[in-house]
Parts: sequence; C-alpha cells; structure tokens
Amino acid sequence: MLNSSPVGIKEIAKRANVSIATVDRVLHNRGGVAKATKIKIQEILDEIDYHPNILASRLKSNKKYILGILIPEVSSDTTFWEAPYNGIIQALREIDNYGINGKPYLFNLSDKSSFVKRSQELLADNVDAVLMAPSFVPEASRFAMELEDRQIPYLLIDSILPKREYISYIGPNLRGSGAVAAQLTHLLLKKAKDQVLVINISSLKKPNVNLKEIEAGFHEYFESNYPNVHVHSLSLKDGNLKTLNQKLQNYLAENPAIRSIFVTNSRVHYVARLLEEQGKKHLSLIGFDYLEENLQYLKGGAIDFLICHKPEQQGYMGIMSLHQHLVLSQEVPNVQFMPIDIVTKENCDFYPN
Amino acid sequence: MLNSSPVGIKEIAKRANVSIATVDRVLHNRGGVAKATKIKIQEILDEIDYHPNILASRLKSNKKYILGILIPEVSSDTTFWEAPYNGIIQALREIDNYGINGKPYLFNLSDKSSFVKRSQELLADNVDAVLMAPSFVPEASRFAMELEDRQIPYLLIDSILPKREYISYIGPNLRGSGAVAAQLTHLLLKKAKDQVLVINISSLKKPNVNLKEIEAGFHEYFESNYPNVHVHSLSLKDGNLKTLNQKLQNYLAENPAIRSIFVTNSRVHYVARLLEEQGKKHLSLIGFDYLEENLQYLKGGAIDFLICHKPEQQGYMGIMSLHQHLVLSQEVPNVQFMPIDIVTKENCDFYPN
DNA sequence: CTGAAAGCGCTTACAG
DNA sequence: CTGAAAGCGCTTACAG
Repeated sequence: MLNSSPVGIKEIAKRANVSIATVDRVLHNRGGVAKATKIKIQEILDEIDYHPNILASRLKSNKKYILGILIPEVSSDTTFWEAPYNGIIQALREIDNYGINGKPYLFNLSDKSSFVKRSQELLADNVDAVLMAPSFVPEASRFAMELEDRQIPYLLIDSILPKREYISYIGPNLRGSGAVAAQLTHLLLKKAKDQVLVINISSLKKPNVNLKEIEAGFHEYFESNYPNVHVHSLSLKDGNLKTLNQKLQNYLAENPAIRSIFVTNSRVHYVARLLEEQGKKHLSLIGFDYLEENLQYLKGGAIDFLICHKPEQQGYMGIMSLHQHLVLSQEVPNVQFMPIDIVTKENCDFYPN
Repeated sequence: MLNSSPVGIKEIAKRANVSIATVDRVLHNRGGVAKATKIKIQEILDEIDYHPNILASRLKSNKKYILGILIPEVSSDTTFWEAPYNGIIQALREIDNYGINGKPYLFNLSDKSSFVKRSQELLADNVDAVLMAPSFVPEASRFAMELEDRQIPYLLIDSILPKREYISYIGPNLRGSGAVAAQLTHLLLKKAKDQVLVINISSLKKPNVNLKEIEAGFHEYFESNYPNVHVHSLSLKDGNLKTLNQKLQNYLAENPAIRSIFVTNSRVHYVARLLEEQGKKHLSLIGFDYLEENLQYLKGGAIDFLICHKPEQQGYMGIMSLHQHLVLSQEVPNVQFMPIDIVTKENCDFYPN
C-alpha cells in the first residue's frame, strides 16, 4: 500500500551508467543531455515509476517563494474575512519548511481605492504568486491582466473574474447556492398562497455581480419548479439601520402574504434583528455565512438556515493550491467549487469554523 | 507573516559555544548534557522560538513507520467504505516522503470472525500505530486493550469505543446527527396530526450501539421540541428484500397518518425504492450517507435529505492525525467530530465525495 | 558530558 | 555533453 519508491537518483545513475547530475538534468528537462543518454534514463525512470523525494529536493534548493495575499481586512462591517485569513495562516504554517512565505496586502471592502493601492504595492514588491479576492471586479480585472503580463501566477478565492487566466478559482458556485436557498425557502412555506421576499443589502451603488448570480439561481429554481409562487425583490442600502428597518417594515406591511425571506448575503442578521424585535415569528428567514452575528439568531430561532461555503477552507486551499503549483509543479484544477453547506440550529455546533 | 525561523541548529550551537550534537541532545531531551549547558541552550532556543526543519529532520532519520489500517472492505452490501479508503490512500500519498507506509487489514462487515482474524494478523506484524473502525464493539474493545498493553497507539474512525484510550476519535456526533435528522423530519411535516416513522435496517440481531445513539438523539429532539408528534419505531432485517418490503408496506397501511420517514443508516435506498414503486409521493424520506444508491433517489425526489459525515475526510484525517502524533509529535485532539452535513437534490453536486 | 564526521536524497555551481 | 564535489539542516553512531 503505497511504498515510497525505494530507489533514488543515485541508483538510477548507477543503472544508467551516468552521474547523478545527468539524471537530474533529465528529471528537470534542463537540456544539454545526449539524446541516447536521455532516452536510457527516461526508460529507467518510467520503469521504476520514480518520484523524487520532495523533502530532499526542497531542503537543498532553498529557493524562497513569496506569496502576495490580497484580501479584505476584517472590518466592523463584516467579520467574514477572519475565517479565510485563519485558513491562510494555517496553511502557511504547515508548509513553512518548504520555503514559502506569505505577505498580506489587506484592503478595505468599502473603499475601492484601497484595493488599487494595495495591488500597486504588491506589484512593486517581488512576489512569486498571488492569492486574491477580486471584490471589485473592474479593478481586479485590470490588476489580473497586469499579473498575466508579468507572468505572475495568481489564484482567486471567494468570487470569480470572467475572462481572466487564473490558476484556479476556489469558492462557491453562486448560482447553485441561490438554488439551494430557494429549495430551503420553499420548504418553509406552509400554504399555497404564501409569498417569498428576496432582499439585497449592500453599501455599493449597484449590487455586485456575485449577488446577482445568487439571485438568478434563486429565481431560476422557483420558475422551473414552482412558477406559481410569487417572489418579491427588495434592495436596501446598508449604512443607516433605521432607514433600512423602516423600509423593510413598510414593505412587509404592504405585503402580508410574504412568509419566507431570503437575504442574499451575510447581512441577514439585520433582518433577523428586526423580525425578532417586532415579534414576527411566523416569518422564516434564510441567509449566508457563519458569522457570530448570524449564529446568535440561528440559535435563537429567528434565522432558519444559513448557507455557508467553508470560508476558512477557501483560504487554506488557496495557499495549498499555490504551493502545489509553484513548488510541487502539480496540476491544480481550474475551478474548485466549495460545498454549499446548510447550517441549522442543530448542526451549527459541528460546523468547522 | 510567518517567516520560517532563519536560524538553525548550527547557529544555535555557535551562540552557545557548543557543538550541534549537544544542541540536538537538548532538543530531544536525550540527556547526557551538563545542566548549565542545557539551560544556556534552552534559553537560546526559547529566545529565537526555534522550530526544527521537519524536512531535514525526516530526511536524515529515515525511520520507517508502518500504520495498520483495520477497516471494513467494500462489499456488495455497502459501498460506504470506499470513501474512507480513498481518503486514507490520498493522505498516505501526501506523506509518502516522510517514511510512512500503510498496511491494510480489511474485514467483512457481516462477519465478526473476520474482524478478529484480521486484528490478529495485524498484531503479529510489527506495526507502529493503528487506524481502526471498531465496527464490532466487544471484539474491537478487546483488540484495543491488547494494543494498549503493547503500547501501540491507535485511532478510531466512524464510531467510538467507550472507556478505551485511543489517541483520537474521528467521526460523527451520533446524537447530534439524530437531532438534525429530527429537525429536518419535522420540517417536512405538513399538518399538526402528521406522524413520524423511524426505521432501523440491520443484518445484525440487535441494532448496533451507534444506531441506538442516533435514534436517541432523534427522539430527544421531538420530545423536547414537539412532544405531541407521534413517533413510530420499526426494526427491519436486512437480507430478504421481499420480506422487508412486505413488512414496511403493512406498517404504512396500518398507520396512514405517517408522513415522514427517517432511516437510521445508509439503507435508506431500500425504502426509497419501495416508496417510488408504490407511488407514495406524499411521504417524505430522510437517511444517511452519500452513496450512489442513495443519490439516485435523492436526485429523483424520493429521498428529501441525506445526512453525511465526510467519509473520505474521516480516512484522510485519520492518517494525518497518526502522522501528527507519531512523526511530528504534535498534540492530536482526543475527539474530532465531523460536521453533520445536510445534502439535498440542489447541493449534492457540490458535496465533496 | 561533549564534539567531529558521515550521510539522508537531492540541487547547484564549476570544471572539463 | 558529462561528472565530481559541496552542501541544504538535520540525526546518528563513534570516539574521547
């Protein structure tokens, strides 16, 4: 069961009647080897299914790699990015001995210009690869093109950039997440005439592409499975909680048939708070992300389901995938979708943060 | 951000005015070092927060470890154990270069004596640690005691052994899983008078402790949250599918108020098939495990929810935890609960097998 | 109680 | 086009 190939470069050299340096040349396609010699060595390599000892390889070539980490800082706005950050730290710790170092460039999620600034700083430094959360699509696209020009490999987490050549995308399938949200929302309806409300809460002028994608998945589900259910849509500005509350309250008062609410991001706790304060226990509520603010309402019963995408694992896998690409030169899948986890009051204690 | 400590054993030796051999002695508490020398070296180690280079350490000391893997073989009965096995293989591949080899001892889940036989074989070989699925509790307990006597560290996956001194348990919290099943079952009820049926399907004479634990969690949930819901229990023998079908059919005919069915293990596809054949679409169904047989009914709509516990990850973490304990001498948590995953038609495609 | 030296399996100049 | 040799950071006999 998986014996490490017991023969090394030395034995191969002996069998091929060459020196270990020549074997090494063939192994890494460094050229400067006579055709016949190369073929002979390659035959032996294939025959014994040679795998280099990574420990020895990394130990000797103590090439250092620096990974630029371009992600949002944890803000009072949202603690979401704490989890990916922790995953990143853990991964870096595990591969510490492989000569890999992370360098963080944290930007402010409500300030586009900080993203641009941090990405400029990153470019100025000499990083070997980049892990980025492309939160601002046009800016991130421009930055990605710059990285491509400079042949610096990069990887996306949490959300995607169309038409760019990243090593890998690690994050949710947003359309699928919307569909899962819809399935759960529908499950919570009681009567045939119950209606559904989708709420977008954002501080940006126009809702982010990602939120649109989620909403599209949500509507698609209802249209193809339950076309008779009336689905409302409401956009609310983040920032002034009072205004938000007032608008929502009015909307609900005008539409008493609404029975299930779906909030398309982690701001679901705003709505949960309102429902709890107003004693609207008959309304069911679904939203995103395993945040302390949300958990409290999940446990209290105001939120029925949270949909999560393993934020910590996203960070962890991001680093590990870069390691795989850079150091181990192994294939990394171009898309690595996270599971769409359903978290409830009963299973939340076992959800890996 | 996590710089590998740039100073090694050589620099420490220089600073302490000793040889590297002496530093090594202090590092590994090998003794034979003058007190004053030891203290001085220790101070330096603490000051620079020294972490040994694992690559170099493992490369030199090419001590080999053999891990005995005592788990069920994949049978026509259930393909469940394919996933943990795959996780085990993957983990072994990743740590191959650390000198760790796995040796499988696969037993037959419907034959107690094969467990005993395999465990004897394992003891005869000289393994350094054991990963086991303690499927037969008394037999596994006896084996565990033998391992404890011989000071061979072992780890449990999938289910637990009371009162034994394993390094770690990796698997589900069964009571919690039962509660999640109950929450979902309740969600699927439509009317106040709807009733619930719990089904145990097993080939053993008396249901396994683990199944009991799940059922206890299930009942607990209803008792403390919805004491008025009538919950039936039914035990069915695996083996003859016709008899099983007949019994279930009779039971359902006699109890027409039953609306939701919960099967306490992966045999839920037996029930799904029956319901589908009989066109009993009004009955909702919940069971365990991401198996091909079950997925087909989940996608078809006969099964509403599958509860899963990351079988592949259980195997993967099992090996990695032994590696951590044996090779890296790091602490391993005594209990590592798996998440209680809720899998539906909409999110099953994103569930990591 | 302590140190000098060999060597794990590779990579990397350097010499020819 | 090829090889001899040094060395990555450790561990392990062995000698004193």
